[in-house]
Amino acid sequence: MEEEAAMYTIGQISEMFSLPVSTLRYYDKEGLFPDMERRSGIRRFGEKEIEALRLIECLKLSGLEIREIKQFMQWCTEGSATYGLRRQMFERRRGAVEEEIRRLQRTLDMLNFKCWYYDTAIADGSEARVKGMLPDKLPPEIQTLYDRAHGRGDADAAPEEGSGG
Amino acid sequence: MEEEAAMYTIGQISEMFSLPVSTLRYYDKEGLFPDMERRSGIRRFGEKEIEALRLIECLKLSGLEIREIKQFMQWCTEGSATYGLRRQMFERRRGAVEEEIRRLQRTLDMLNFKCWYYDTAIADGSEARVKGMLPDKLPPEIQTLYDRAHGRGDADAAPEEGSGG
DNA sequence: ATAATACCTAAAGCTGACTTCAAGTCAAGG
DNA sequence: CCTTGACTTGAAGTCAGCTTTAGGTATTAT
Repeated sequence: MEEEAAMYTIGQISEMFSLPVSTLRYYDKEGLFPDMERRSGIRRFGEKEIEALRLIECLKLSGLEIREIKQFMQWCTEGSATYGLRRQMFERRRGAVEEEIRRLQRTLDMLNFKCWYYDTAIADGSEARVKGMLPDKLPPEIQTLYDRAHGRGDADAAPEEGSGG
Repeated sequence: MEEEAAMYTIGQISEMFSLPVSTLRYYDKEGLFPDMERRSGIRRFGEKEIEALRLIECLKLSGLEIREIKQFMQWCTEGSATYGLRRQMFERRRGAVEEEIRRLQRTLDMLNFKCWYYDTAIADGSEARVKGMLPDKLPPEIQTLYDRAHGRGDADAAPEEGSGG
């Protein structure tokens, strides 16, 4: 007997994913749902498209462009011959996301430093004192944030050109 | 005696930050370097502009738009009256970046799951077996990744609508 | 049958962040 | 003086990722 799979209209999916209907149609037009079912012209979203949308969200966050996501979806229709390509793609995305997280953690160091900076300036009523602590007379914990945010936090830093002038 | 501050041309700064000259001019036009010095029409970048560029990089990464960065740079020219606004801005950015890191970590869960999925599919020569393990018969470690990537990893998850259907 | 509502398409429009272009100015060397 | 190379400007062009518009079709309720 044939399983009757749950199918949804574009409006239902729009609600489900909090995405505008126009965006879903745009994704479809860009080939992100290869051979999606239709009934008298109307799109029918099934489990396959729902999982595709979860993946699209993830791949977009990972920094992939629509046209590359389309490429991936294409590979998915080509069976076992493209397993290697697909894995490679996910590995590269993983690398990119790990890199991005590191960048964001350095960004966070900068932001935490700036929060401390303005807390101090507000307490003093002026930036004068805290400015005077730059670049290397900050409280230890803050100095660490500052150094990391300014690219001096890594162990294997590149040798700098003569700092003595 | 007057300190002679080191000054740089747009070309030197372009090298220093690996940014196209056109981008630096664009930033200037957008007001990201308020009252930058000039000598017979030619921009002179100093310590102030260099620190601004480090901050621009950080704020852009944090998701801020050029016009909001301009706003911040404007506040910086307005003295102690805007300390509060500036701190608030950094606090909000910190929140946004923390949120983004959490999102990226879930993205990483998805990517790690997918890498495992295709490793397995490649080893088997087919997706059949691994597909059969979905959605809740995966190896424990992988199940955790899968659940987190599909929004079922958090402790205080929202109560779902009747899952027994 | 008709009205309301949700669906459809193709094409044009929008936004942000640059980038390129055309035309001109400035500083240093021969 | 004249060239060379780096600087200047304003305006137009580009790109990704949607969003909007205009005109039409399908489904459901009355």
